[in-house]
Amino acid sequence: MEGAVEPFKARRTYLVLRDRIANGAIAAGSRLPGEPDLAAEHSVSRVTIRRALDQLAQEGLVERRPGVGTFVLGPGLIAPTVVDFSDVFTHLKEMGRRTEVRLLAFGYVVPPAAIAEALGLAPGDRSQRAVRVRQMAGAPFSYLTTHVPERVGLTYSEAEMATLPLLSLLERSGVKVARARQSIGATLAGPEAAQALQLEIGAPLLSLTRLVEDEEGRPVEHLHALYRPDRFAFEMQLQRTGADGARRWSPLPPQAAAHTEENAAPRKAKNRKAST
Amino acid sequence: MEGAVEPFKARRTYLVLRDRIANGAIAAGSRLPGEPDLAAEHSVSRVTIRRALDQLAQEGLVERRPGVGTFVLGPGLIAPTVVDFSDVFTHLKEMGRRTEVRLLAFGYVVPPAAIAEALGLAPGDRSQRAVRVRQMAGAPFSYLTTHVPERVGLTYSEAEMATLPLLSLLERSGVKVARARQSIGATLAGPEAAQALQLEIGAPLLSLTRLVEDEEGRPVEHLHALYRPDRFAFEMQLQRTGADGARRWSPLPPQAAAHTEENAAPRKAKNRKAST
DNA sequence: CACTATTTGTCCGTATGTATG
DNA sequence: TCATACATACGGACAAATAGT
Repeated sequence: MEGAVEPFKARRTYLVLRDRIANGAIAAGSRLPGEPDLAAEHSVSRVTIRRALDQLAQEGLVERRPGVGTFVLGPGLIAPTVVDFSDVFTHLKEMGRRTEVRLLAFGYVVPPAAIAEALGLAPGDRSQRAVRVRQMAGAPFSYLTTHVPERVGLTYSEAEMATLPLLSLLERSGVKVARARQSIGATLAGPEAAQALQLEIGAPLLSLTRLVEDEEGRPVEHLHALYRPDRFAFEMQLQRTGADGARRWSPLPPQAAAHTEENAAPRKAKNRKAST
Repeated sequence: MEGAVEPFKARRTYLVLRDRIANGAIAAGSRLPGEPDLAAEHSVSRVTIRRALDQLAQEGLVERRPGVGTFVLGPGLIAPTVVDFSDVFTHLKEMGRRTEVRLLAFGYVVPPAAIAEALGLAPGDRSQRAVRVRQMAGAPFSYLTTHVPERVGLTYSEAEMATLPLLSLLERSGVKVARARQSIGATLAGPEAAQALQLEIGAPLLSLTRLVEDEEGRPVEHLHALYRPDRFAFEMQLQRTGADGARRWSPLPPQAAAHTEENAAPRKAKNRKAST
């Protein structure tokens, strides 16, 4: 009548430690407390702590030296690709050049109600649906689902979809892209996204929903994107403009997309601007 | 020698259904297939399907009517508080007025290495650390951890911290807030954040890290924020500016923070601008 | 007003994974 | 490593609620 088992403790402990390492709360290079201490701190048995540490070691976040201790190797792989909100189009073109795309699905379907409404389609109208995965050096980081009204989608081919950024295709087709409205949130990975992004189900993901309109306010593209937060993040720089009365901040063109494969620590603005 | 038990099936199934509802793939108001059908579809026993549906029902996403079926109530509650990136300061003041704050922790500490470096502190220097929870109508939606260099932090009191936005306090203390650099990502809830935000451990969270600097480029505030994605999202409106050569997009002042408690469907730009 | 088919709700026994000491 | 306690998942059986005939 004693052992009240509470499952998921190994996973829970793993998540906490992983987060502390990612945040830098546990400095890179430092030695973790001993297993008994960690066990006490997290109210967990030593076996459970070991499972958590094993998982961290397997992912290369810590190194276990028998008889010595467990050492943090660093937030290491956390090298988010930067996104520049003040120059989205240029950014997208760069992305197109520096990353590879895999086209997972392509076809014309009757979209779910919410998307149909967003695109301004009548019930039963079809849209072109494409599912793509973007990867960089073979490592996938985004899972993209796009819906385009059928009349617009028919102006380019499936093969082009697999290589060129969608915005470029739309422009080439004569669509005057004018506005976009987007919302950023977070979710857990479902089975499809998890497989495509090489993650476990239940892993955290950044989610982006964007609705693009042309000059006349007609929706031309609905995008639902899921990003691996360890490989992609949204970064932006804000600057106070105007006098005290206005108190406005406006985004500043930050440095271009940088793929620092080593450190996410705020680097002192290199201001490497590539566009006009 | 038969039942190869695969754990976490209930959670997996729950995630799939939850995602389909959120995406609108299962229309709001519609009736789900019967439990045996769902069980077959997901290769899961009926008991497991029930657990998944129970969880959905508990979160108010579906309604279970005995003898009739299970009905989707809709993506319903996904009513994110809007954030306006082009006028952050005004937005923050509004937040201060419309939301309540709980101060969970307050004190002077030696910050973790990463934060110390970001703030430009020498090793051993202390900072003022505050942990706050923002809630709206009693429902918590953000978990904020701020670090301020000691010299700056001493210019206001703990009581003021519990009521006023930090940026206001800094300004009042004579700090010329000029720039900020922020990064948006996603994580899973650890024990502290989970408790504060009334979530289960492992729930998905939006994360924001912001470093605020004054006119001379000295860091004055380091913010680490965690948001419940079902109650808070970042929204922004982008507009194409300039001719084809430049191809620049710039954020547009969108409508002020709206707490639409019903629908997240893109409403046709009301353009209710409050500031200059 | 029964009668029936369908659906959710409850319970059991068993096999296996998870956490503990 | 091992024995023990608990949790998860399974298949099956039966009860209760509902809607239609």
